[in-house]
Amino acid sequence: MLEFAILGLLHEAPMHGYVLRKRLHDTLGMFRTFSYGSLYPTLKRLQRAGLIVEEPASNADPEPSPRTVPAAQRGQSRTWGRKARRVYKLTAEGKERFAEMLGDAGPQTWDDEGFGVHLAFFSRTPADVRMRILEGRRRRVEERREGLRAALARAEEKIDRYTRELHRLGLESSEREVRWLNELIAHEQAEQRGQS
Amino acid sequence: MLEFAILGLLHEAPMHGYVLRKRLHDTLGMFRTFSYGSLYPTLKRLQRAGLIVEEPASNADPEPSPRTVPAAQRGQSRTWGRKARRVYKLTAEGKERFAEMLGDAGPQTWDDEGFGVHLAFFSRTPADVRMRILEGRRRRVEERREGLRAALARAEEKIDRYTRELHRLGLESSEREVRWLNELIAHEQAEQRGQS
DNA sequence: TGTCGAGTATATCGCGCCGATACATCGAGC
DNA sequence: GCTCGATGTATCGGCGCGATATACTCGACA
Repeated sequence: MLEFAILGLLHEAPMHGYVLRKRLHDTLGMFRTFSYGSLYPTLKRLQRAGLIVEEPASNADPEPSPRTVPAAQRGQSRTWGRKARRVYKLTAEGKERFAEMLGDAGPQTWDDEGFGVHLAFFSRTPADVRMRILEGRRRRVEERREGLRAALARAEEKIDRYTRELHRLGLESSEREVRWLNELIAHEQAEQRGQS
Repeated sequence: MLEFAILGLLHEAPMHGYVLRKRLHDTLGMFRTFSYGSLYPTLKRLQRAGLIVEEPASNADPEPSPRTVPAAQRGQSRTWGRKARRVYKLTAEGKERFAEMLGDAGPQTWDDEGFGVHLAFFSRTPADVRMRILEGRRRRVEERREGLRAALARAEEKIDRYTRELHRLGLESSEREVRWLNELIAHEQAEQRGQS
């Protein structure tokens, strides 16, 4: 999942870990937040796999405060102030890999961890795959909803008050999400009719 | 988290992994589901730590289909049909440990993974701790809500349609959870006033 | 009669991700 | 002059997951 997100974001522009994490944070809308403890190791893994490469220095960085560039004190480690940034960019293999992943509509794209991430890259996802993901997610949430309905129905009196409250919140939120999904699906269908 | 849940459930009665997982599944109301891949290793860990012990055989199991008990074909492995069950029960240390954990109200009790589990054992949680957890959770969800509000407010036009939808769903669900938490908190306060 | 699938039951492996922690620098406010 | 918060990268231990293997029972359907 993190791999997918990183590849997707690097598609826009080369970035270093810190910014990547920021962008992750606000595009994913708190549906999922990745920590540095996974980000940096993953970046290394992707580099080893040849999906991304570290950009060579690139002085003339307009980003940081435009003064005080104490001139690199070490060979190629581009530390112009702060600690050495590692800016990564996609390779051809990386782009290819992301394209492959965009075509996937398996179970991992429906569940809580994966769905939000995939939705964040939906405008680059093929329309038919979008549909399959949306429908898979709906099926999943409907199952959850039915499970909770059943739990609330049976032994209405018996269960612990707090557990019942938990179930209630879960049920409401499943119902809400199903409605939300239905709207999205309807919109997709309308768009497809419009384009055919 | 799994450790906490296991200890809590074993408080009711000795159980083996399979049942434990079932109980986990429906008391947690799909807020969190643990897989066997974590359950069995955790059980072993808890056993090594001396928090639980394996119950010795206990023939006269009334549970399984009451016929065809082919008489143990191996020393002490109680396989009376199905595969050998391992029934675990709490030790004194295990009970103590669970009591300690019930007193905790740290960050892990507020976040998505932990909150549901702790709520499931709320009736055994001291009232003041309950309050601190509920308030911590509220603070957490409010932050999330504000973050999403801000994201939706700025650049209303600029952001990707799907990302915006994601934010909208997240915002709605945070708002609803805050309301839900407020009700729970109000109820707690009323109860405390009633008992003082 | 046969077998086939679903439910019961335990176990292991690799690996993704997290929280804690460490280290290092810069700019702003006090 | 000092500390605090943001910027920035990195590692470690450990939790939990999905996939997979193994093995037995029972009812269904052919």
